[in-house]
Amino acid sequence: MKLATWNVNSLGARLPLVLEWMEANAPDILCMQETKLADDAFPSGAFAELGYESAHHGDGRWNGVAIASRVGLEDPASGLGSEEDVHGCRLLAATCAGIRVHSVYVPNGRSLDSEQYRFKLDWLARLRAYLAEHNTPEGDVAVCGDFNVAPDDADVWDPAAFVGATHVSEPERRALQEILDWGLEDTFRRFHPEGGIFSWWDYRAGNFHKGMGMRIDLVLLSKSLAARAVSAEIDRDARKKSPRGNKPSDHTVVLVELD
DNA sequence: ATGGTTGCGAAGCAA
Repeated sequence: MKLATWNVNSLGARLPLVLEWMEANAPDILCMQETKLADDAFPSGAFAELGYESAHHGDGRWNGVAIASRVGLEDPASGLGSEEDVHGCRLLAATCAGIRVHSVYVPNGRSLDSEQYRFKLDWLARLRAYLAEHNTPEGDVAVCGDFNVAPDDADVWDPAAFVGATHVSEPERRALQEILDWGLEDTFRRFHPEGGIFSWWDYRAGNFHKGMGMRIDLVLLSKSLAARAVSAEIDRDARKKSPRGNKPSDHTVVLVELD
């Protein structure tokens, strides 16, 4: 069972690359973020042609989350509640092969003195409360997506360059840790404790080719699922222009394989 | 080096 997450940075712009990647890599479940689509523009037919059921939560230009699954997709539920809807569509859950899968797009935060930063911290706290309300840590729970938080300095190309910036601040990392403490594991970390492997690189200034990235896209698994994990990888190739010439997102794919 | 790029949508914002 292959479970993947990918911030696609506009599914409208990225659909050819996403389909190309799915055909080549055959994930069983793919969580997507930043689709930037309204629900009525979501290309469910294109996923169906590849054998995937899908669900989407989006209202247009910003944000938007989706799940595609070829192992079933039941009981979709979107949003954290009415307050979240004011700030866009950032959470979609569905049950796939008995796993409660969550596709999440955590607010960026912009800067430490921004109102958006406070919103980011609040949103992470509400995500933890949502997980506790709707799930038990003894169940098969996966929380996948763009967390916009690098869990550790080893997940940042140059920690010194991020002093005073978002994604690495102590309150953000604490808010992420509180989600983990509910009963989830950052599975990639277990397989790659050394760090220095990234999931996002700024489009600008050739950062990708210079290795200037961060690991902010995570697959968090409950204990029962973590015990089934046999590998966790980041597909760096999907951050490059594809063999068919499709342009990449600024994020790439995180892929976990379960027994 | 305070730059640089992409997406949306048609100027400027968000990332």
